[in-house]
Amino acid sequence: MTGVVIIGELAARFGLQASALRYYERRGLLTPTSRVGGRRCYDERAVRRLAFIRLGQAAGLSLEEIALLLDSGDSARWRAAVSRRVACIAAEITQLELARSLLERSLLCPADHPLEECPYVGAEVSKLCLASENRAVSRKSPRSAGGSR
Amino acid sequence: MTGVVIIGELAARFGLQASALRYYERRGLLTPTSRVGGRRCYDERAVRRLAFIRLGQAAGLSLEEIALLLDSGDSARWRAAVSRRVACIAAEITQLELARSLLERSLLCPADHPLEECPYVGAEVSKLCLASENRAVSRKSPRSAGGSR
DNA sequence: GTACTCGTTGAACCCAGGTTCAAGTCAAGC
DNA sequence: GCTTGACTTGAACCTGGGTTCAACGAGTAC
Repeated sequence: MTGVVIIGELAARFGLQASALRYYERRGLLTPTSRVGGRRCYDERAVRRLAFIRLGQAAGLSLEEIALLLDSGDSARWRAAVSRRVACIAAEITQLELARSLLERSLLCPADHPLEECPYVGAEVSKLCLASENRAVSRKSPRSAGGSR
Repeated sequence: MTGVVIIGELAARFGLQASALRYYERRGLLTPTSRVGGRRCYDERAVRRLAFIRLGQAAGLSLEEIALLLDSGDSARWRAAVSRRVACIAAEITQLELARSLLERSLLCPADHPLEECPYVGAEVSKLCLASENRAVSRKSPRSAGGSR
């Protein structure tokens, strides 16, 4: 059996520094099971808890949200947090795919200077500028969004 | 014609605070075209530059990398940065999809406590724990990774 | 018994991308 | 001439997720 483990070893197992585990403890996520001569000892349950924390981090949850999943008896609360994150992930993926296509096109363009010479990037920049002008116009006269020119 | 624009207006157009533009200036990304009575004025070229900065940020580039794209005559250098980012985006998307499936499954599970009661989450946690034990073992005896038990 | 490694603590520091603050300046409207 | 609102500056502060530091303690190897 694996038994009980000390801070440096547990940290190393998960590719962390011991200081990170102390930080989790400060944040209330991972309390040592016991102390031996003042040193933190962690049992198997604590190891699983840490694995769960790492899983949550990999899923993009904040330590605060992970704490909610770990300790809140309030299922509705963590479910809300997780649902938010799922929605957020969908948006992030869309955004990343857009970003990737922009970056790949700028790589394909033989120009030295993407802003001034790449037509695709230039077009996207122009789009953004136009949108910004509309914001400027509607800021000055909230009704009747007729453009200048 | 849109003409020249002052800091607060330019910031508002792009949904930023004026302080953000001053920050970009400190970082060498966006210098005002001129000053009138000490105040920063930006012309159309500067506006396009800002639009490009926002585009770069949306693509997940750091301000430092964006500066490279804006001003480096060294095409190889910015291409390297952009390629790194493209590779990174692919990895991020994969990771996000994994995360999404984990989170969705934990939502489907009727349990109050994901770590202890959701079988799918429990299985992932066990996987991670096993992997961590192997790291622990190979740390103690670099050769011959025979597990305990 | 002492050298060495790993642990302990609280406090301070790191990064990016800004924001906030205090004190002062400038132009317009009344 | 005075108020008002948007601007100017440098310096300090913020968030999240930790790391680093100094000074000290505990257990083991020789």
